[in-house]
Amino acid sequence: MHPAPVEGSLAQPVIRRLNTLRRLSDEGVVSLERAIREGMQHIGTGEDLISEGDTVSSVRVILSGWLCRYKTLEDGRRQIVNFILPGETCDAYAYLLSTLDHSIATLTPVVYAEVKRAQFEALVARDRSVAEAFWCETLVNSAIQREWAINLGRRLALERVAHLLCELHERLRPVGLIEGNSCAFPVTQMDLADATGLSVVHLNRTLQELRSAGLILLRERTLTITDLDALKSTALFSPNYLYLYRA
Amino acid sequence: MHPAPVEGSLAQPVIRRLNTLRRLSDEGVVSLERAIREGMQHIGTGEDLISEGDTVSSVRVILSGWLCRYKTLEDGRRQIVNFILPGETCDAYAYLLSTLDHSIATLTPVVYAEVKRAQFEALVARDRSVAEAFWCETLVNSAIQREWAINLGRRLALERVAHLLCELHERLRPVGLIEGNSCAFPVTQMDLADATGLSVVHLNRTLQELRSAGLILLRERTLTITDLDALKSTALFSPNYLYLYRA
DNA sequence: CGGCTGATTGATCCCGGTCAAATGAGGTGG
DNA sequence: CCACCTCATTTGACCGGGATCAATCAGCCG
Repeated sequence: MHPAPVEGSLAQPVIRRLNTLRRLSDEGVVSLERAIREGMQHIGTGEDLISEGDTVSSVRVILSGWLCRYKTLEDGRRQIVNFILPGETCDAYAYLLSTLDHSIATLTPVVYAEVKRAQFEALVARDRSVAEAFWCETLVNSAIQREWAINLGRRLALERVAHLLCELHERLRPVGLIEGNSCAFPVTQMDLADATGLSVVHLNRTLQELRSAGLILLRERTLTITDLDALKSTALFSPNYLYLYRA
Repeated sequence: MHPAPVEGSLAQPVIRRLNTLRRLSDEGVVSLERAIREGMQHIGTGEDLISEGDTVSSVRVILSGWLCRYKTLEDGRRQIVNFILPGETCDAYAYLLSTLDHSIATLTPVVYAEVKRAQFEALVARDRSVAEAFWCETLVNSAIQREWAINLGRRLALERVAHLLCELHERLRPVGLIEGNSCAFPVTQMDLADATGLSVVHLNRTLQELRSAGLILLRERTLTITDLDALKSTALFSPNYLYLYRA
């Protein structure tokens, strides 16, 4: 499931992700790889990497594993507001606001690199392409967040779930986590329900509808999209907000 | 309604807004004021300031008037994903992604300052406090976007509308647009419906419920919050995500 | 084998959508 | 000044998507 890659390749998803957003300079790649190598950390499933209100004093980039950003209401209702996938950055520049307004939890065991604020600032001061790549990461995150607002506000359950699956598929592809049209999908139906604003029961029925329409296969933590075009069109999916196809 | 302030004070909302997020240096304020004075523009009601897909080559800060960010689905469903209020910045650093993934429309006549990319980059290169203030603006925008996801995904209609009103109230206060507990509120019920993911009909009924519960008055484009505490508690509102109360 | 978590199914209910029409408030031109 | 148009708000009647409640079932682990 999660074979341990050789040390040198661990930074790959991050480099690929940032390179998709902004072409990195060679020196930038080198210093990034060093920072990642020096900051490696592990954390298990179902733990908070950061909790709402915590002070942010470092930047974390995800090398492997899945996480989610979420907030809970006083009465327990939970909304997942985004997923965080390998190669993505949790909180670039978030220290500028001192504290975090939401929590980040792991959905799987996670390997990440923690870069202390001072070290991160030195990194981005030294290489403009790295600084801009991280800013693009932040800006794209905003764009994704906006798209989620549409998803939650204006799409029906079927469209909503289809849209989420399309988005995750697209986000996993540039970091090489799609094989054929399948990918590891370590998300419970409860998580999917909290991400789409649906109840678990209705989410389950919606998945069955997607399955019986021949659009997806989903079992044993593996998602296969059997008809991507059809899935995209039932989702009213348009990938431009992910900014994955730049010159 | 919109008295023309003397020239010198027009930049005030922007300065106050940015100062709330990050203490600006005196020199920063001066150069910011000059850039604003030189880039003044006007635009009427109901127009797109920028449309989805447009190339972004400047930064716009809003001096007066209201706007909204929105996206539409192919079949016409529209979701407003955020409002933009006086003092706020439309698209700081957005040129890093080249194009915009959503549209921004005016809800009133708007006075804004357009700062060309090169000029903006010079501005933020010269003064770190200005650069960071604009980054904070961007990060807070993300935080607001996340809170909207919760609003749309997990709050009931009554809570949802109450929450939006609380948020707008809090955002208008630091720029001095709340008098007593009232403010200009130039938003149609259709706009509110599109912002809360409700139908116009149900939004109307929800407003009536808030009115008859004695929480708000809303007529002739003026909103008065008659019981702010009650409104906040029916909304399950907690303002930390707005980052308005920093040391 | 019992206990736990996650997936699934069935039955029922209700929040909020849809449809349709009426009312009201400007705005405009004759 | 009034007829007329348009756009926003409001109301009523009905419907349906998705929530809720309650079991059942399937793995997995100790």
